[in-house]
Amino acid sequence: MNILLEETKMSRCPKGYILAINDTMNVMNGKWKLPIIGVLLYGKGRFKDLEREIPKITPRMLSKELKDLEVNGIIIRKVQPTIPVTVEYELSDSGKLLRNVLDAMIKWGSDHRISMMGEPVEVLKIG
Amino acid sequence: MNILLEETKMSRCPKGYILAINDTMNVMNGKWKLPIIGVLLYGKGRFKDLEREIPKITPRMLSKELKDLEVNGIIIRKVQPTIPVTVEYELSDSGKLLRNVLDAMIKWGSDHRISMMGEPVEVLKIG
DNA sequence: AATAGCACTATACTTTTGTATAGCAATCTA
DNA sequence: TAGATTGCTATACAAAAGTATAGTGCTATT
Repeated sequence: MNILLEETKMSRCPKGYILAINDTMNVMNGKWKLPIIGVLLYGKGRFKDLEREIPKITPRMLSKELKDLEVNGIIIRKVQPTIPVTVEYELSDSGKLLRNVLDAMIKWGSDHRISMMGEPVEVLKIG
Repeated sequence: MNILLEETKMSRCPKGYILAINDTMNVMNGKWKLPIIGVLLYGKGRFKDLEREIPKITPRMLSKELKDLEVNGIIIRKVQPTIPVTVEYELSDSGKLLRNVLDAMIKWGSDHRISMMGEPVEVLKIG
């Protein structure tokens, strides 16, 4: 699902912006990427940890999405030379900065909810 | 493609946050929503305008996505009593505020691109 | 009268994305 | 020695998302 923003004739909009938005969207899209990033925002975790913390994800999807996130520089895969080997996944610096995007989404989503329902959503803070 | 963040056991993360992120993601997801919002950020437009400004979109998809965006309070559909009737689409106040989310994405996407430079570029599948 | 623009809708189809289920090789625990 | 745990991969399938192509009812222009 690649976004074709770059093909719209928004000549007034810098191309780099469209590129950047597409990059960001692609990093977060799919059903499982945000749950994975969300868990890793609270600290590194192993394959089975993630499998346990993300209900209903299958190993196939977890494996696939982790690979994707790694290739895109969002997470780092560290094989520990324990016996047996253990594999730790953690967010890269870029990955951690995704929190800024999530914060903007939290803000917009909450405001939008208020503007649609007149009902304020609980306002608490992440760690 | 509903995001199952709410089902992860991130007890430390306020439920309202997850709700808000899901709302935001759902508003932007799909191949054509951002192109449509992007065009409308530059001013209101009619059906055929959008069709022309967003290359390759089919009337079916445009119609479907416009309905979706309207239902979700992102755009407003105004039927003008001209002869024949003309239909204008424009962003709601909430819709306009999506720019804040896009700005965060532009920032992150640009920074990420910079931080990835020098790495083997099988990186992002776009661009 | 023919043609064209507008704002869509209908039907059938293909592609992409996600699920279900099973299994592997290595190691540790009882 | 049997069973469990870890970190995955393989195959087949279903569901969701998007595409292709055509057509509708209206009006305005030539």
